[in-house]
Amino acid sequence: MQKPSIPEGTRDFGPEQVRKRGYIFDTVRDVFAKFGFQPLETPAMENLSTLTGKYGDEGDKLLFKILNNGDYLKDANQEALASRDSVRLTSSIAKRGLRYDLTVPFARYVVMNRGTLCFPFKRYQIQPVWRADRPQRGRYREFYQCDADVIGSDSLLYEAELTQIYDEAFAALRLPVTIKINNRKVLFGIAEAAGIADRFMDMTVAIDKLDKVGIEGVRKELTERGIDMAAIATIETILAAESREALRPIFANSPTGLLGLDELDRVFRFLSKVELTNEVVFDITLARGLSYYTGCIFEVAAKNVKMGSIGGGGRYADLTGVFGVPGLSGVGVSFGADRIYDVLEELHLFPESLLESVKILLISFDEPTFDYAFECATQLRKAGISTEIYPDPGKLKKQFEYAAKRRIPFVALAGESEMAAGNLTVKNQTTGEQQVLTPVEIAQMLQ
RNA sequence: GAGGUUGUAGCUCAGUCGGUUAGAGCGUCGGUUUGUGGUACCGAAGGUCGGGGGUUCGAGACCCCUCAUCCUCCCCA
Repeated sequence: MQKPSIPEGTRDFGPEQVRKRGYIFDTVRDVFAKFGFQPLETPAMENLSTLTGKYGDEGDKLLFKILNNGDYLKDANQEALASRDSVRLTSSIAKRGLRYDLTVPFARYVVMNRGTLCFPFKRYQIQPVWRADRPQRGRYREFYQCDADVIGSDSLLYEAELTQIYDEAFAALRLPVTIKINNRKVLFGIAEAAGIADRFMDMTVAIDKLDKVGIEGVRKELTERGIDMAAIATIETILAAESREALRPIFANSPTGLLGLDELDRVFRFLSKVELTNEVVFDITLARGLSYYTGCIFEVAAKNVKMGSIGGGGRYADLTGVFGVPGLSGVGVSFGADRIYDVLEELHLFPESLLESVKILLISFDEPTFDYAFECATQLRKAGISTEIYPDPGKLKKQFEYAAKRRIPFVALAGESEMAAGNLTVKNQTTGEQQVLTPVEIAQMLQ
């Protein structure tokens, strides 16, 4: 006998967890649908060529590859095999891999179906993704993403809509959050103002860590990345800017930076017209790692909880370009369902009703009343009431304990007298109150 | 990929300086006499001490290897 186990970084979801996760997915899905996004599902596995090179060198390492079937060594790159070059060998023994995110498969889908799709195309997708990362708190090797993207329009209307989606979804989950917005063009403006436009990526990676390592840490990071003192001083001044207006003079010689500010102003103008439940702020330190973002970027942080971001997204000017279709601009957001779960759990924000599985348990005493209970259960179920019968008549203690453990709110006793009269004794497990009713009356009461 | 942590009953964990038959709480099962649960009392089952090797008269404890786990960094949701 072997001890069973599941792979590192994966999880089973028990009944209660599935219900709670479903609550998150349903809530998010409803909001997506309300804004006109359409559902899409893509395969768990993609051709490796679709995935590689889209997430940087680090990303390629984190891809799960699927070994070819059959005699895969026969077709292996013999040279790479002989020289033990794993990286080069991979492509010859694995032609498929597990999806790493939902955005790249979406781009692939759009390219393959560009002839039949109606643009702008708004889709949402709720599916698991896999990453061969080292698991740790809030990070798993299999986790779900809930993405909404619109492709084929560069209207800033969508940035505003996606912000509203975040706001509405978290409001529906009753989870207070801060929605942070920035623009990559503004970040580029900083680089230009500091005279280090060529070091844009290094700069953003460093700035992104501000809330985590503080201004000292950012200074250290920038220094380590070889950025000179004068540039660092300029960057620090800009990061301390009070408002977008204050940035305009600083960006006087950066058309890109000014354009970024214009875009943000437009988005906030849209948002000023709607009532928002959550705080939406411009955060110049927000950078986000993914290199393909080109315009507005978003990130959501839960208030009152120590947890990484629970959502993020942004605009990418040309996502389908790598698949041969340039010029399609897209913008999207993602909800980190697993982290949202942990936060809701920590703050006790899941509705009580999710714990309730079955409405009523039927209890009997002997074979004849067991049969009677079976008939009653059928009637209750016909009326749409979720009903269970305890499988062994007799011992009431056991049967009541079962109801308590399963958190079944009502118990109905099918005894000899009840059977004779065609009714049941119903007990409310919370109040202890009992009454004698017919199955039809019970169904009405529980409806 | 780098560094660290922890593996003892179904779960959470004790286990002294290496010393006899391996401990608790919770949970599970049975009972406290026959139509009423969450409480109380009584009792029972349940362990190859992650696995392998070594040191020793003797190893759950010490050493080596290995597997798993969780955490930190990198990166990310």
